[in-house]
Order: sequence, then C-alpha cells, then structure tokens
Amino acid sequence: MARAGITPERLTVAAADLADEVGFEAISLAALARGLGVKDASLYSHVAGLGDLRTRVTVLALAELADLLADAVAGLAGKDALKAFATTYRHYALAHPGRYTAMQQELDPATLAASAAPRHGELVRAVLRGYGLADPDETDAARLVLSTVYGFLGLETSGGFSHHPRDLGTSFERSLDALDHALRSWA
Amino acid sequence: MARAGITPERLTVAAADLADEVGFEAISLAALARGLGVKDASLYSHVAGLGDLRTRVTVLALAELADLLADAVAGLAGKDALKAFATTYRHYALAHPGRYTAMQQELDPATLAASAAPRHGELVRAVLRGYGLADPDETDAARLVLSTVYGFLGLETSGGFSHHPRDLGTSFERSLDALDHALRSWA
DNA sequence: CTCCATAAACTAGGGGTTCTAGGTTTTCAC
DNA sequence: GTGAAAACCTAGAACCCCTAGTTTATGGAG
Repeated sequence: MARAGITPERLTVAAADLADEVGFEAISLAALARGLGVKDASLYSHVAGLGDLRTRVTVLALAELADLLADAVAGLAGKDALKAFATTYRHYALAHPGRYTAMQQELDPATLAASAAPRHGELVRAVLRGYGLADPDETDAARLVLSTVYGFLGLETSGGFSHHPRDLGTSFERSLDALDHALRSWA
Repeated sequence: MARAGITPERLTVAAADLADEVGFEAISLAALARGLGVKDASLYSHVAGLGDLRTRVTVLALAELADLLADAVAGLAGKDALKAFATTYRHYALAHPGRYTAMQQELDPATLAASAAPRHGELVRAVLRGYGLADPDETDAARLVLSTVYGFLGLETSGGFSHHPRDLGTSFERSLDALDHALRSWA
C-alpha cells in the first residue's frame, strides 16, 4: 500500500485545521485518520496518542501567534506597539478559533517552558518597555495587559458579550485606550 | 432494587464536584453512575445526555458565582466594589477549578440568556455605577473589567503565569489598582 | 389494604473512540 | 540485491455514549 507521507508536523497542522473547523474539543485521531486515508492505529507511528497530538497543536498555535506578534510589534513603541500587539492577537483568535482554544489548554511545566509561551511574555514586556516601568511593576503590568487581551477574546469567542448590541471592535479599542492610559500613569 | 434518590439537581451538583476534582473535560456519565451506585443508562431518566449535563454544570456555576458576587458587592461603591467583585471572582475560580472551566463553555443563545450570565454583566455595571460613566462608555468599561478578571484567572489557572516568581495575588491587586485608575479617568 | 400508573432503575446491545500487540509491506542505505 | 528501519495494516480489548425494551419500586386512588 502506498505511503501517505505523514509526518508529525503535517499531522499537527491537519489537526489544527480540523480544530479550526469543528472545534478543538472535537478533534479525534479517528477523524484525522479518515481524512488522511489511513487507519487510526497507523497514526501512532508519528504521534504518541491523542494527548500528545493535542499538546502539539497548542504548541504550534503558541509559536504561530508569537511569530505574528513579533512581526507586528517590531519597530513600534508605546501605544502603537500595544495596539499592534492586541489587534494581531485578536485577528488570530477570530481567524483560528480552534487554535485559539487550543492555547487555553493546560501544559505540563516542561513543555510549557519549551514552548513559545515565554516569548509571549517577553513580547508584552517589549511592548511595555516604552512605558518605562521598573521591574516588579513591569511584571504586574505585563500580566494586566495579557489578561485583558486574553480575557476579552475568550469572552468574545465564547459568546459572553453577545447579549449587547455594542460593536465589539470598538469596545476593544476603548479598552486598549484605557489600558494605555493606565500604563502611562502607573504609579 | 432500592432507588438512589437521584434528581437532576443532585446529579448536576455531583457532576460539578467531580469536575472540581478531575477537571471539567474529564467528567463522564459512566464515572458519575459508578459513584452513585447505578448503571449509566439509568441517568438518562434525569438528564438528556452528557451534553445536557455539561450545560447544567455551567449554568449552575454561573448562578453560584452570581449569588456570591451580588452578596460581595452589596452596599459597596467605586474601588471597594471593584475589589470585592474581583476577589470574589478569583476565590471562586481558585476554589472551584472545574466549575470555573465549565463557565468557559459556549452555550447556545437561548440558555445563555436564561442563565445567570446576564446578571454578571449587570453586576459589573452596578460596580461601575460609582464611576459615573455614560452609556456607551459604561458598556466598554464593563467589558474591560470583565475581560481583565476573567482573563487573569484563565491564565492563572492554566499556568500561563507560572514561569515568573512574582506573587500572583499582588499582581492581581496591582492590576485592579490600575483598572480603578483607568475607570476614574476614562475620558 | 389493594391496585395501578408512573417514574426509576435494570439488561442488552450498537456504534464510536483510544490504544496495544503483532504482522506485513515499503523504502532506503549499503 | 539485501537487510533493517519505518510506515502501514489487522485484530482486538477497554472505554464511552446512547437507545430500546423490561422490570421494579413508589405513592396515590379507590
């Protein structure tokens, strides 16, 4: 029988694409194998199991988003950097709902440390560099910024804001304005 | 055979408790039936299926938290109300991780509207009443506050902040201070 | 107190999933 | 070519959800 040319990387991308279509919780090795014209047991040559594949998807999503964020923020500072960071984050979350919910998956500390998650933190710190905060304050501010962006998109994608007609994009903009104001006068 | 005295409510509470122990994603009708000394098929007399049970757990969690928030905020205004709201939210999330992740479940619009989720929004609005914001601004500010609290706890519980030694409780406090400052000078 | 209707439990089984164990075939390096 | 490793297969165990039909306990009506 002809080989399907499966690699762990291609399998992970296929899983991520499937997650964007049907939801991260709904991905299964069986469905993936069907899509690739292969028996499900064959996938164990490339991946240690469903759990392994799921963590690979979240690691992939973290890395993809970190790359996009780094590009978006490069050369910017202050409010411009903050807005570029946040809108890039938002576009990714809305365009890739499965990958985004994958990013909310808990990872064990080792793979978390080896993933692009620390880069996210560093990027937020780079954005905050323009606001001139000393070290414990910078950590607190970075957590505030990441929490707000992450939380807004979590609520937006899960429908938590849907009961009010106010446009979500402008609410997001106003929240960033308020965040910028809070950062400039942190003390 | 003796009856087990199961009701939809007791079953939902048992599922929520199980979720707090093993994680919301890991709850199963089979495990629940074993715990109650009953065959899994018997649970279909009380609940329409696993999906139904899961939405019942999120509705329960939303209602529990809304009650706690209402008590905590009663009689307070301004920064005191904001801190009471946020710390109550945080205590609930940390004490009941399964229930909290249940709250991140997407609900269909009808059950969402019938749940306590709108009450959460109203409670945030009540907190903001002390800041004197006009209507489109109040909506934006409410979304900002809810996003920040919700996002911080999502990141905290999923380990997203664990790579830095800074105490999370004080980071949370500082974020609330910054939020209060942003609300007072909303512009 | 008996009887009956209803609700709560049961048994049996289909279909789905993950994952393991072991066998076969393809591919590639030598 | 040949041998070895990797990719794929079949077969099957162990779960899980859910349906269908059956039995049993409960509580109210007569």
